[in-house]
Amino acid sequence: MTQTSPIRPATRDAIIEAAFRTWSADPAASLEEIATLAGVGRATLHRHFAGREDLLEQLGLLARAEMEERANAACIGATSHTDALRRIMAAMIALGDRHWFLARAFPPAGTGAAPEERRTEARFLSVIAEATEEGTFHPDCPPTWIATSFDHLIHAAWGEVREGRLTHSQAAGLAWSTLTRGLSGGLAGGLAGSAVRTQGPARP
Amino acid sequence: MTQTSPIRPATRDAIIEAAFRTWSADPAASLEEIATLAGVGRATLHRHFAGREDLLEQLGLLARAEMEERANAACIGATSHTDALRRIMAAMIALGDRHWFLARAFPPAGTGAAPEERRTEARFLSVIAEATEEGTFHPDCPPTWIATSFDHLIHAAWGEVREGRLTHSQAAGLAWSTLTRGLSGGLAGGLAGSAVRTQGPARP
DNA sequence: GCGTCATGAGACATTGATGTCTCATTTAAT
DNA sequence: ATTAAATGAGACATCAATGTCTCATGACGC
Repeated sequence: MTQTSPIRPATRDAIIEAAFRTWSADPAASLEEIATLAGVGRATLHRHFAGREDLLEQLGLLARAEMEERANAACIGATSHTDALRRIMAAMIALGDRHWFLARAFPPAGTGAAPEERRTEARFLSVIAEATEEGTFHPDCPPTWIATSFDHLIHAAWGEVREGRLTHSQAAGLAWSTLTRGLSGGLAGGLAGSAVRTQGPARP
Repeated sequence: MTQTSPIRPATRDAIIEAAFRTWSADPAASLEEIATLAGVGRATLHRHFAGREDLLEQLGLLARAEMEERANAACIGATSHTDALRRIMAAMIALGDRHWFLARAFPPAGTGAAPEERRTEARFLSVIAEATEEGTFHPDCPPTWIATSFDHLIHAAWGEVREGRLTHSQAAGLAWSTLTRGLSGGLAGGLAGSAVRTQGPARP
């Protein structure tokens, strides 16, 4: 296990950033590649982290902690649950590499998620339920679909920012409006018991 | 390179399916794992494919070919470009593992995409442009955002089907309505030159 | 049943990635 | 300037995954 007091914080941070960046693009990248990108020797990487598994694990912990902290900070001053969700989305887009790392590079968690993760998920779903009460999402829309769309639109937005096609605020705005407008209407597709086939919404 | 006439098609197909399934879940999975899931020996896998790289390459070709074929088949009978997009989306959700494999497990394509891929992308963007003319998407919405959202909502829908939370038609309906309703309105977030902050749409 | 081909199991060789360690140099604090 | 700690480079060991091959068995078509 990594020692609790980092040897040289700047070096350790460089490794962590390089690892997030490299592994979110290519989960199979070697430690050599990460060390190179961090501007350190591979032996140094091994001094800071007990090995590949340890680095992965630390990144997982850090990603979750950082995302939680940022989400909580984003909620400060929120005027409604809906506002909170909007702020969380923007905060998560800024942490897109962490988000993507967890989705793409982190070892599959297996069937038993950690209790902490389950708690976070439950809290998130309850915020969604509250936002639905506020009128943001249609009552027929499955909360799990809202949550899943939320996550995937964060990824989409982050990708646009990373590719330089959108600024962060543009991407955040688009992701948010896609989510809220997309999920505020009634449902097509048989979920409400009728298979009404829509041609697409009329232009406003 | 793999010989052009497969030795025993059923064996080869089993390997391919197992590879799509395994690699879309864990891109680092070993050939031994894939062979086991396919119910064949690893030596057999090597007889059908020249190696890991070859299997990856073949999967990439197959995924693209299959998706192209299904997309084209889905467009038959479409009554508008919008209808074509809706049908394509449903078809791609059914091929979610292929789609996800290309996004997640396939080696990064590097800077130079294949000409065929660029052609497909251009065609897709032109269908989006036509659907915008038909009133499906707001004219201010960047086509690249439409395309990106489209892709990510396919992933989202496929995930829900795979987890057993939604049926295919439910997921397809939700993904489609999320996309079209989400992208038909005017934009918030500074893209239209004003930073109007919306609280969220009123309940219909 | 027979013959041919495909296959599984196992053995072995190779390789890239990882882990471990030493030593000279660099860095940072006093 | 001095000292202690951190580091880079390089060497070496280990190992899982991959690639290659042989042989006995199984599958399939006639």
